[in-house]
Amino acid sequence: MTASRTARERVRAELTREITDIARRQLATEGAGGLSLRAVAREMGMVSSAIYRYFPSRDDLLTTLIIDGYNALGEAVERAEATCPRAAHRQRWLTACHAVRDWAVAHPHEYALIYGSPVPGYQAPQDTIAARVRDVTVLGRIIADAWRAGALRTPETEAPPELGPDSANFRALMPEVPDSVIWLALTAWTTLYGWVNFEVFGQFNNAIEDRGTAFGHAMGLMGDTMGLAQ
Amino acid sequence: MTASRTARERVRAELTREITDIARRQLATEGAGGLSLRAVAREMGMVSSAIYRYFPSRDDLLTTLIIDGYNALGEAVERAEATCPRAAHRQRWLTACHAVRDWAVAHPHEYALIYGSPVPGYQAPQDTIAARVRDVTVLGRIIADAWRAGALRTPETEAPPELGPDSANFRALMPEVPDSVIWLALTAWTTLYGWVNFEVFGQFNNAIEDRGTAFGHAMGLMGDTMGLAQ
DNA sequence: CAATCGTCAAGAGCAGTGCTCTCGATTTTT
DNA sequence: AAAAATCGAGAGCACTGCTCTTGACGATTG
Repeated sequence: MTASRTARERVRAELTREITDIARRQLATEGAGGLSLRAVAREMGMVSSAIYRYFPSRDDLLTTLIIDGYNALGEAVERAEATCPRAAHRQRWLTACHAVRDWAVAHPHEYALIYGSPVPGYQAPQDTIAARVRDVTVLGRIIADAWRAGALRTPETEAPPELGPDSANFRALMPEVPDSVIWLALTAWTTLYGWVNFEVFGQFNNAIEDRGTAFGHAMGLMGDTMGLAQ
Repeated sequence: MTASRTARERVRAELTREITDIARRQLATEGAGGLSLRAVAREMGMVSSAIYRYFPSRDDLLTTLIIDGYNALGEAVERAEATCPRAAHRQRWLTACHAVRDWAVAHPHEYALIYGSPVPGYQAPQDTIAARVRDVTVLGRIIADAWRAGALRTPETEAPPELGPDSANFRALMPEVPDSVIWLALTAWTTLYGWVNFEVFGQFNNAIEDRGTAFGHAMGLMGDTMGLAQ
C-alpha cells in the first residue's frame, strides 16, 4: 500500500521531501532565523507561493525540521548505546553522553533548534513531544538498569519532600529508582546538556581546546558522583 | 568634565539611552529576532533612518544590549554573593547560583541573548569579553577561597594530563587550585547554566513544577560533589 | 469517452524588514 | 560671520512571510 498511490500523491511526497531537505541544508548554513521559504523555492526553481501548497506556514516547516531533529538525535543515541553490553552501565552512560555530544557538534544548528533558545514567536506544537523524549528515555533506562543491578550509590543528601510530585513525573523513565537518585540523575542529565550547550554555542571558545577529552572527563565525574560502577 | 559638553552631545547621549531602553523593552516582549529598528524608531517618533545616526546597524544595537546583559547578570551575582560571610563558602556558592537563576528567570530574553543559541549571522565582537566574565569570576573566587580554606575535597578521579593546557586557562580564575578540582568546578558550573538553560528555554515545562526547590537541591548536590563544607 | 472537480504553479500584491543615499536645517567650530 | 560637522526626514532598494486570483493540468466520475 505504500508503493503506489496516484502519481500526484507520489510527486507530492517527493516534493515535500525535497523541500525539507533543502530547508535542512539552509538551516545548517544560515541557522533557524535565516531559513527562508523564498530561498527554498528559488533553489527548487519554484515560485515562493507554491511552497504553501506543501507547508501552510514557515513555522510548520520549522516544526517538521524540529521533529526530524529530535528523531535524528534520539536515534543516534539509541544506536550508540545499543552497542554496549547491557551490564556495562558506566560504559553505556559514557557512550550515550558522547553520542549526544557528537550529534550536536555535527549538527549545531539542528541542535540549537531543539535544545537552544526557542525561536521567537514560535511555539512548539504538541506533535513534537513524542519524538523529543527519545534521548532522555535512553538515559533514563541506563539509570534504571544500573539501579536495579546495584551499580548506583544512594546520595547522602535526601531529596526535599516537596519535590515528591515532581519526582513522580520521572518515575516512568526510571521505575523503582528512589527520589534521591532521580534528582541526582537529573542533575547529571543537566550537566550533559549544559556542557553540550556551552560547546555548541561557543562558550568554550578560547577557553577549552581539547573538548572531547574534557567532555569525557566531565561525564566521568558525573558518573563518579552517581557512583556508577563499571 | 562629565556634566556639560555641548548641548548636542548631551541630547545625543540621551537619545542613545532612550533607544537602548526601548530596544530592551522590545527585546523583553518580542525576543532577539523580533527586535526591529523601525519599531524602535516608530516608538520614538523618529524616522527609521535616523536611528542609524546612533547605531550603525542592528547588530551594533544588539551588541550594546548583550554587553548590558552581561553586566546586569554579573552585577546581580556580585551583589548577591557579597552579602554572604566570606567564610561561608557553601552559602556563597548557593547564593551565587540562585542569583544567576533569579536573574535569568526575570529576564529570559536577555538571558537567551547571552547564554542561548547565538543569533544567526551575528558574531559577538571582542568588546563583550570584558563584561562576559563577571559572573564566572564570582564563581571562580568562591571555589578558590574554599580551596584555600580547605573547604573542598579532592576528587578521586585525576584530570587527564592532556587537559593541562586547558586547565591553565582557568588558573587565573582559580589560582592555586589543582587541576582535578578545576575540572570538577567547571562541571558544577556547567550544571548551573545547564539547569538555567533548561528552565528558561522551557525544557522543564510539564515536568518540574517546584523549580526553585529543585534547583536549590541540584546545586546542593553539586556542592556535595565538590565536598563544599558549610 | 467526456465533463467535472480538485490540485497545482505562477504571478501580482500587501505589509513589513535592514539599510543607503540625498537633501535641507541646525548646531558647533573656526 | 563663515565654514564645518551633525542631524532628521524622506525616498528608495532588496528582501521577507503570506494572501488571493488566474489559468492549466491531472484524476475521477457520469
